[in-house]
Amino acid sequence: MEFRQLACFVAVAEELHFGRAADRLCMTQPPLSRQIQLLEHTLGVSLFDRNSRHVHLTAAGRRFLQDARQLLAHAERAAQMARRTSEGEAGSMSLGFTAVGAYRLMPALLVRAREVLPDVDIQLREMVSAGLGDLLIAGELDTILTRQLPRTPGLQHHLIEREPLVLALTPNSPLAHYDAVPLSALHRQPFLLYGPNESRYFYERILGAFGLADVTPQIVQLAGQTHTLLALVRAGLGVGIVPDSARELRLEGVIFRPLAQENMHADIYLAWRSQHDNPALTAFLTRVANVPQAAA
Amino acid sequence: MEFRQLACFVAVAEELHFGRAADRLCMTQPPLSRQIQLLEHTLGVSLFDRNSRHVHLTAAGRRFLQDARQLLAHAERAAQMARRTSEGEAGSMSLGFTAVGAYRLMPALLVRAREVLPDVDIQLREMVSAGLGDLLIAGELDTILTRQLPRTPGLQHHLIEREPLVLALTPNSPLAHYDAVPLSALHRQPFLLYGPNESRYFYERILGAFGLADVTPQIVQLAGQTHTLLALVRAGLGVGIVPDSARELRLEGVIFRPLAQENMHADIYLAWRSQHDNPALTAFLTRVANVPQAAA
DNA sequence: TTTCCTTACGCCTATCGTAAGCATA
DNA sequence: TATGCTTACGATAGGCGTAAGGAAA
Repeated sequence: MEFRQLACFVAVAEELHFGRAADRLCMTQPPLSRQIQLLEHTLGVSLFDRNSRHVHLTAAGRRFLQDARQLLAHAERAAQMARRTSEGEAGSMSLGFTAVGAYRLMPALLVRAREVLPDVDIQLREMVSAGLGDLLIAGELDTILTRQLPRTPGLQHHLIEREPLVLALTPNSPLAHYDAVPLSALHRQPFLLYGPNESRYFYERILGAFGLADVTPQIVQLAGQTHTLLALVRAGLGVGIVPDSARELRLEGVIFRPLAQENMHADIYLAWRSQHDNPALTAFLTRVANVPQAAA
Repeated sequence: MEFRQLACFVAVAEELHFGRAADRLCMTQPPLSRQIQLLEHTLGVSLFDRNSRHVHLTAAGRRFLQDARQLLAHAERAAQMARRTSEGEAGSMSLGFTAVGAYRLMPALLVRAREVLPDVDIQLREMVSAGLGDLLIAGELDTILTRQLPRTPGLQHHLIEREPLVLALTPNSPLAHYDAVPLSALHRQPFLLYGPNESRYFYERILGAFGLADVTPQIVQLAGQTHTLLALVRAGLGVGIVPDSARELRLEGVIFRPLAQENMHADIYLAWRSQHDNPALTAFLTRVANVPQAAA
């Protein structure tokens, strides 16, 4: 069975006239008759009752007409879908992110992807920072949103958001009177810090800033994740430095103040394998994440 | 795009090795490579990333593999369905019947058809006797269950059921004492008869029998359909002669007695056009209705 | 006699297989 | 150096078009 024969069959079935069908197919009647005969032979079935005066479909022909049309349409769709997939217009990709990235950045990317690449299916996967890098390197994720870039060759990254670090505190804290809090105001104050295992980036970033400023807060507790840390702030154990997106948690009893210090910010990167082979990812990088030169 | 190319593509995609795929397809590597290239060219897309060492699918190739498999499977199913349709194993047919035929015969036929021809869809249509014949002749019904054969050339029929005629009466009727009621017992008795328009067959059949037996009942009312007639019997207006299948109506307050008369029966025929072109009908006639020689 | 599907026949394109080319580990 | 995909080339098979055949109104 050949697609050509299906097209011939559909034309004859619609015209119910070999001559007109041949015209439509831009060929002469004899080879058209022959194609129909060949198709009937391979099927082992008569598709038309015909003589030199009348042509009409048999029951098998009526049934096969439906399938022939579907097959031709499906073939056309399949070809188009292959083309669109190769251009990244359709397909699927996976995006890993951490809890923090989830609040503002990931939803924004997703909304934009839906708009720009509606036929690209994005599988989301949330997990802790360390796991993200491993899955990316192993090829189980196409791209990740992370603060902590894996130190592995073969990865590319793009700074996608730089958000300020802010001080989280309770409304009745004396520090609440500052418009912008200087780090020095935290010297020997009860302070809540991210843990070095679960959130190494913030741990190092914040301790580094204190070191440069020669300020030593009184670290009363380590917390793995932002929502844990804010809960402890609200409980009155101390203040903490968190990324601005922590506001999205909308935790009552916790307020935020900018830091007076310059360069107090947290970065979020989009990272992917240089040698990925997913056109949907390329399209996502260039057209959704606005990465320049996101070639594989 | 050709089915051959789809088969080649699926083989290579499954083996990820041109040599083994060629073996599976019973051909040599070079023409297989060429077919894949042709397919890629018509699609305008690379389906494999390959060099002399490794072969693996591109994103477009993975996507197209699904479609290729579906297309091949659909083509196979379509061919098989065409064959089965031509043999009457699959397809559809329409069956017309009257209210009377509905109680016992039609359900029995339908149950048997489900068993013997599960993939034949039977469209049921219930209407009055006269309309059935017209629709059959017009080709809008494939076959009908009828007592009254249309007197039209080009139809074939088969006696499918011969049911006895029985007397319908109330339990307190004096005639209830008979095991089998002789027609003579109905002489000058109040009698309910089918109407000549709606039920000509019974009208003529019953009056004919009375004529032969030289019995003249007192006809108190004409009734078009069996359930109407039985309702009048229950109301005490008289007795009536109905086909045995009227028992299926299970009307309380009405009982039935056989008639002593020989040859008191009503026939039901299956009728169809001699020159129909529906293999499903042929299969139904021969394998469900047990019609001998039911050729078109 | 006309219409129109089918058969017959020659030409041409396309596929296959064999043989050689060439890149990679 | 061996494996394995690709290119080159000649033989064959299949499709198309022209021309003739044949059945139905």
